[in-house]
Amino acid sequence: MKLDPTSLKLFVKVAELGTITGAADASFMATSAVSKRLSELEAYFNTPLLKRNNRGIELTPAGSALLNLSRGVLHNLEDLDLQMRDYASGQRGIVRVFANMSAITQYLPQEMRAFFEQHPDIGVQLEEKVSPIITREVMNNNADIGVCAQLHHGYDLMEFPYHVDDLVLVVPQQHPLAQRERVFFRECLDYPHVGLHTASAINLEIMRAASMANKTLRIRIQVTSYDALCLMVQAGLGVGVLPRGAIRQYVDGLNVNVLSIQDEWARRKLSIYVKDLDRLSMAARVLVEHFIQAASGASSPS
Amino acid sequence: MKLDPTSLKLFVKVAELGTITGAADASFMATSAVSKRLSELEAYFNTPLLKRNNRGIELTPAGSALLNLSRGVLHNLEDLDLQMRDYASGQRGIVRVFANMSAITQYLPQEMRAFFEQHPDIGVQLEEKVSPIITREVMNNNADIGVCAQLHHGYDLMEFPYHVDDLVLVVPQQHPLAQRERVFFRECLDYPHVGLHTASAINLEIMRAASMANKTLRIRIQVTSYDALCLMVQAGLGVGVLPRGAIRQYVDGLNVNVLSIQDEWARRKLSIYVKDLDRLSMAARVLVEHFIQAASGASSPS
DNA sequence: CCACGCGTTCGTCAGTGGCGAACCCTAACC
DNA sequence: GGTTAGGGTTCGCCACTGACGAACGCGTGG
Repeated sequence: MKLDPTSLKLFVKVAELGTITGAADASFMATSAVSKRLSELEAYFNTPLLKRNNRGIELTPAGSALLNLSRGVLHNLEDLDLQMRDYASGQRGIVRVFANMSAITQYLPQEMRAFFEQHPDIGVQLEEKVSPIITREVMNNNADIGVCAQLHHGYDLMEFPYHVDDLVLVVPQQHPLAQRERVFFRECLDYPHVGLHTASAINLEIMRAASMANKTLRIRIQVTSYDALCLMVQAGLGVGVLPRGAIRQYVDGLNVNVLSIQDEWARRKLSIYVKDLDRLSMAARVLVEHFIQAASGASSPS
Repeated sequence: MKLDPTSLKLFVKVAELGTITGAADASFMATSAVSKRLSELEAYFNTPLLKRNNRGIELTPAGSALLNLSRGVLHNLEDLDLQMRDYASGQRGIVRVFANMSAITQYLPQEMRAFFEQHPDIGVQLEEKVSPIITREVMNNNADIGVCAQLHHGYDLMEFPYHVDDLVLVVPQQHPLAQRERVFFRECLDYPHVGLHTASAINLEIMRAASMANKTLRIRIQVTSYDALCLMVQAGLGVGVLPRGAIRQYVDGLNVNVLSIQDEWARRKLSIYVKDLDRLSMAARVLVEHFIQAASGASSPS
């Protein structure tokens, strides 16, 4: 027996109604068939999902977990169904751009403005994501263009150079390292850190660097944005690693210091990723060319 | 026939390998069985997914879409499987907090710092999401605590008051409205807007207000964060609506003006949402109580 | 023209999934 | 204490499904 949506659907229905008989009625099935399905689910997971009693059922903790996960899966399947239905009448008039925060805070506003001046009829839907997710989503056709840190992603994507984007250390002003201008990353590992999104490229980079230094990276709190991280650092919750250009906006008004990280991996570059230029819509292709042009025209960040 | 993961899995395998025979071999199945499954998928969706030729197959546009959607669904199922496997040995030592950007930029850093001073052993995973998604994810047990705009969400959640969070209009300094201190929202609708995430509470609010004013809301670009929006406004791409307190950090260093919005709906409040206090872990409950205490102790934002 | 590699259709058969019947258990009511 | 009601489980049965191998069709390359 394998996992199947019908069993999950029945399980959700049972959980919602509180009885196998009610779920059977609602699904126009015999109680015995539903009961059997649930037993098979429990056998599959090798864990009880329900507590049965003469008033119906209660979920076990594992059952509660399965309920939530099942809803996600079933929602996804419904989405798939819906999108495949709509696909026949689908159309493409908006360019979907996924960009990391570095690109957004430093370059995209000006470049988008210039782009819209030349192409007022093109729409752009811009979402901020972390770099590994950007490359994956471009690969999976959930975004037309990705703008993020250059990284080894293992996908079959076209890559174009964008801008330079070094990583720096942000520390509270009273921190022991605060008077330094430059630091090796291994020195930072003696202090607690404020971390970024588990999947972010920076997070992966500093975890790898910590591993190489044979030291533990102590992350007290994780946040999902650069400005939130700066605020946490200012509040004294730890130090943080961020791209220099991306935080230029924030640190002027904050009580934090910014230190250069001398490790080689901290010299970062941004890239533009697309699946295949020839398969992009005209709007997307024009936007990519605009970004490339803007990047090659600016020899250093302004 | 209904949608089933095995068929989707086979479809993905066929798409990846480029031939039905190759996918059959890789799946230890007969070519005829795979071929039949794919035909049934096409019948189910009532649309061709593959172009067959004597060298194998190519995906149709619908097939490409299904490939990506299937990967998502299958990934979700694998996740479910994994989490159900890990569930038996799962443990709860970290509090998952979803918060909107307003809460993060204004209150959470100080309050988290104070919290950690009292509870150094508790971990927090903080993710920034938009308000409607926060309530949904708390409801779905994907977050323990939600901190976001008070809104009518329709879920069975416990709610506690948090802070006040008025909405304001941000305009470029040369904008016709720039010299105003106060404005009614309907006046803003004469100009293009920079929009937020489609699902964000602010976006929904201004769309509703535009509808009430019988005017069109022209959104030239949509971004997913407040600072990105400020930068787009500064770049002249339009005006934007944001929470006053949340952007205090940014606007000092930018060439933009901030105007009060006089409509009633712009007087916003933040709330704390949990599923059921009694069912939270001790760590999560302690954190909720800390937030409530911090909110009732501060009569106005500082 | 032949060989090869691709895919499709069809008949067959073991396994699946849902049914109804029979049974068990517990709580509530008289 | 006995009866009723509502819950769930197990088992035998049967129609249907899903995978197989065989036979076939098609286009390309040698």
